[in-house]
Amino acid sequence: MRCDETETGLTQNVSLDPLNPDPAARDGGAKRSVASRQQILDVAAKLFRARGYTETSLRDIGKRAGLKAGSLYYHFASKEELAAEVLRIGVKRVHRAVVAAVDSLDPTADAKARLGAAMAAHLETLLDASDFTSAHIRCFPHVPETLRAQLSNDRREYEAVWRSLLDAAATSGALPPGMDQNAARLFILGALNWSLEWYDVTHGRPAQLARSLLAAFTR
Amino acid sequence: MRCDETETGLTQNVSLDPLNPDPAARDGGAKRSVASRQQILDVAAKLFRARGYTETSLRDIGKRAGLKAGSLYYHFASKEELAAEVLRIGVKRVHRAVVAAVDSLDPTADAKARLGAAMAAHLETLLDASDFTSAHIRCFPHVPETLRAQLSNDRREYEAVWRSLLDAAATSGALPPGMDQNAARLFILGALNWSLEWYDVTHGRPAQLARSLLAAFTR
DNA sequence: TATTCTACCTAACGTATGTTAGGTATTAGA
DNA sequence: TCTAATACCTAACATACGTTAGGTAGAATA
Repeated sequence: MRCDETETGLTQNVSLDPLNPDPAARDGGAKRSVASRQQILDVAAKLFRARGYTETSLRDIGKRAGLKAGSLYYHFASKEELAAEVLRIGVKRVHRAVVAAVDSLDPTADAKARLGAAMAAHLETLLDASDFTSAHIRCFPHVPETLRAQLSNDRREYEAVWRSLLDAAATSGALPPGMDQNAARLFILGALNWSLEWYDVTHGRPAQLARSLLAAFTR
Repeated sequence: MRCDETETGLTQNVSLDPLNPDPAARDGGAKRSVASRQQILDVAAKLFRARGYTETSLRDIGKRAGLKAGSLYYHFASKEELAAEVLRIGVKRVHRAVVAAVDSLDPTADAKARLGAAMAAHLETLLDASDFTSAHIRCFPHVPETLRAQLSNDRREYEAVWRSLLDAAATSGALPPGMDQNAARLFILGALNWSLEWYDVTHGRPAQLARSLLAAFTR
């Protein structure tokens, strides 16, 4: 199982145009502004996760990042492009976490174990590890359509991981009777993603919840 | 299983104050404005469902309802109160649909059958029957906190239905091994509610999808 | 017929938003 | 040391929003 792409895209995406005004894309990211840019991304992810896309203003983000709203335009061309970066990082991160979790299993692990590892990694990333991933899950439906279109490739690639996992589970007869892999995938990811609406520490650790969900969708 | 309350609250909520300027609450709703008010609610539910709360302006709602934005204030005190009515209707409607579906079963029906009927009714209401319910599900996390507090009672009452269904399922040993009823309830409703993000007619009818989910969560 | 009420409309207010133009202190390089 | 680029800031612009004050045609009432 593979997930080669880097999160920021800097290494494979060095500017082909020497006049490109994007400071972070010019010299591999050695400039001071990279820290500021990262701070902006972190703050934006946190606020997008907590409040939503439309409910978060650039002034909010700027204030928490120690900048004025207008200064954000030194690092990003628009609110939409800032959100694009946040949401893109979010899907890359959960993608890589899930692939890593599955790949770290014993090579003899069966389809059920692999599915369980994927569930746990997705939930862990969503709830604990990454504001970027939770921001993606929460904000995607509310973001401008042009941005959604931009993200569709990354989302499809992540979706392919789940298609493969559920294909294997179906082939090995591990899914509940009468449940096709499409429905299983949509319901599993729905059950996991919706946890953003209710999860708190009283519900136990994500890994434990994932085990419980695995019990439902495999036999 | 009971669900006594009416959707609009008009019958139990006749104005106690004769000076109350709300035209619909004065004489049981026989005025012409009731149709207009209902039209506003219908349009608002549709737009809240399709775009979200913050992304829907009063001018949008007014335009589609054949009114100017300011005229909405003849019927509702604020955008928040309009949303309150829409979301309140939404939860009442799915509550009643689920209770009706469960009650319409043969009295000898077991816990699994009752749970399946509830799933089907919830999904059918969410996806097909009511823009109010889907508006509630989509908008609740983005609505002002005061409004969320207002709705918490209705939501708890609906939640109680599911608690009862899952308590019966757990008692009869129908849940997957190692899955407590709390997790089951949260995951089931999550899987169902998230379908708003992906459902279209190519996925078959809601009742069929509900059967498939029931297969996962019961044995 | 005169009056009052209903169900709107017009027009504006204040605020918040994303965004931009132009300026500036600090740093890096020649 | 002079120059130029960096990483911001200030101030404003245009637009959109929820909301309100005041007006008005038509229906209902007396």
